[in-house]
Amino acid sequence: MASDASENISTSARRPTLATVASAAGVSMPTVSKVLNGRLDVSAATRAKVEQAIRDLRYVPVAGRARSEERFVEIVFDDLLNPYAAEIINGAADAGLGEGVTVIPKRHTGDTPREWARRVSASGRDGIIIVTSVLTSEQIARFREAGLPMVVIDTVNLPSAEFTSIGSTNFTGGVAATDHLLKLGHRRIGHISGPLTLACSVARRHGYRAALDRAGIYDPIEAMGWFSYDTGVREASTWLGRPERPTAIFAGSDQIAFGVMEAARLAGLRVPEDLSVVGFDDTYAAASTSPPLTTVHQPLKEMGELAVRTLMRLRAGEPVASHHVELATRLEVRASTAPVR
Amino acid sequence: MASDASENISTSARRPTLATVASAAGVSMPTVSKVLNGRLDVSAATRAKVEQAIRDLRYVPVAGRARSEERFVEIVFDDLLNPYAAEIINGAADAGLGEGVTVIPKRHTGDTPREWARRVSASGRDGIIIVTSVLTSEQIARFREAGLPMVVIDTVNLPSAEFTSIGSTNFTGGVAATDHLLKLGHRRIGHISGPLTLACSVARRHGYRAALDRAGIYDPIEAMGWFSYDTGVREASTWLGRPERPTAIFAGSDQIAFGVMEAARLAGLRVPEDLSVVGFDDTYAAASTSPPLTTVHQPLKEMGELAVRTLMRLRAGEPVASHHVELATRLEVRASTAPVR
DNA sequence: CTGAAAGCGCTTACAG
DNA sequence: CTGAAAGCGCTTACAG
Repeated sequence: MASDASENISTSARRPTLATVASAAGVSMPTVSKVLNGRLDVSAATRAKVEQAIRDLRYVPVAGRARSEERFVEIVFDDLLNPYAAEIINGAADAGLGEGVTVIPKRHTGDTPREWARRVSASGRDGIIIVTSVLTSEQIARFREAGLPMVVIDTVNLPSAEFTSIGSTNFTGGVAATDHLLKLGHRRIGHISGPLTLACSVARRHGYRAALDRAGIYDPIEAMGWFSYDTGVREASTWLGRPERPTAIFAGSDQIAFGVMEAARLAGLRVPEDLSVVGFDDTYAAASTSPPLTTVHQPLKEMGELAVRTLMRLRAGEPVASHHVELATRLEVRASTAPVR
Repeated sequence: MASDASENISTSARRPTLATVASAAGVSMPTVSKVLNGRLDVSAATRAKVEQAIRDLRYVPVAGRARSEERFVEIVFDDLLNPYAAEIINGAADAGLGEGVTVIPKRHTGDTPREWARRVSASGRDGIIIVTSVLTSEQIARFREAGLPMVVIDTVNLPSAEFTSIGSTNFTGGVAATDHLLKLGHRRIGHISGPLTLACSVARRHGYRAALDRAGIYDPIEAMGWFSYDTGVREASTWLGRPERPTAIFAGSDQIAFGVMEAARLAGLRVPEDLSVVGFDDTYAAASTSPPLTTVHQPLKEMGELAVRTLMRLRAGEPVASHHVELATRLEVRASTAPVR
């Protein structure tokens, strides 16, 4: 057993190096290096000795080329549990696989702009993707100073020319959702937005208004709140108690739509027989509600993919066609909408 | 402008090194190194020159200590879009922040066991967390050979003494779900399991049976399928068409429970007035259904946290108390259950 | 504050 | 197959 000697070494304060492993295994440093890198010109017996020493010493290579060739991209969310996050991470990780880039999701930790830029840059990241975060112009300047390529995935704000961003077609999505309800014969269609401080809420609301206008309906029924279940329950409940209640509601997000469905249940109304409901997002849960939710699909996975590709292009100094790209939303028709009665 | 000289250099084939940056900025290598590492003993003017050169050359440090101190843990899922994944990643990333470890989520790519072990080990990871994957004993042997610390998060299989794993209390959860329904006065309680090839399904089913037994009910109503919405719709629909239908259903997962709620709607039954429904998992969507779902909470976030901490302990050569730990499930009572009528 | 010199951990030809 | 020698990219004292 080599355990006696190796324990001596492993209990010493310093972490083991290639040299430590080499001497423990009774071979030269180049030989250990070859084993580590999967080279084939090492005999089986030697390889076994080296692997044993690596295990005994718990050796982990530290700054070799093997590691250094790897590229890292950090992708920052305000909230990793947001149902968006999973889909965006999925797309980014997929694209990363193709581009040879390792994607690291992080939650924004509340550093100051300078700390943040310094930390990310000092950790040797090849770029950073920021998701729907409130990005100050100071922060952007800091990343620029640090020479750090950056792409913003923003489904919320208006695009800025200061940085490269990826969004989705909110206005068009609002039109599509409302047109769908109009085509089903609905005339009293309510809309519950998310916060109107967010450009995406404004765009969706104006999509709704544009569709109504074209149909000759000039009295929109509008409410507003957070992108939350509770907002949907509260605002829809107000409407559903009235005699002239809407026969359909277009919600500014899936979470709001789920709340609207609950308000219908509490009011003793059935979806879609008594009330049609449309959401916005098409996150994982939308297909599994009862009834399954008709909603505007946001291509979150594709946005994650595009962000990684664009970032690698920026990093390589290649030009990007536009500082902002919007991917198309698409209406996903399920069972929560039906012809008006 | 330094652009002329720097362009010459940046268009050369080799990536820039510290030396390139130093000569472009007209300073020594140690000075560039100091700037890179955020040292304070550099004048503002010099720092600016160096930062400019770094930007011009798109210099990225490659194998310095700054990077090499960072520890990486890979966390592997069969499917990153699984609603589990977001919660586990969240917990792992949190614990990583505390332990100074960077967590990298990956989808299992279908490498052979040897390729997989070699790739992960060659990329200098400090350990690997595997989530509910089908882990062959060969794979375990490969990781062990590579000296790679490993922890398995497994809510599905029986624990093995061959490796360190983290699970949750499935049997107890099944008992709690069923007891809750019994306390509400239900006697005809159906149970729809996931695949009985998975130990977790068996444990939940036996929890259900144990609770019924204790209540003196010896004719369980049981069905089985995938952990899917469609399974819930299909199996519940069969039961709900019968005169002696169950008044409550305990589903083996939230997805199945969502399907059960849909089956109730299709049969013209109300939840919870005509049918109580309990799920298992308590993933993000469970609180947002209509009505909100009573379900057995699995501590997925905590499992992710514990996995990272345990992994770092293994890596440091510290002993772990047990090769398997189960975290407690807990019944989350919402509005999908009510007293029997 | 700045940089010449020594050093660290690892890899790459290449001779045997 | 194996390893002495040279080299790479970066950092760390430390003298000025």
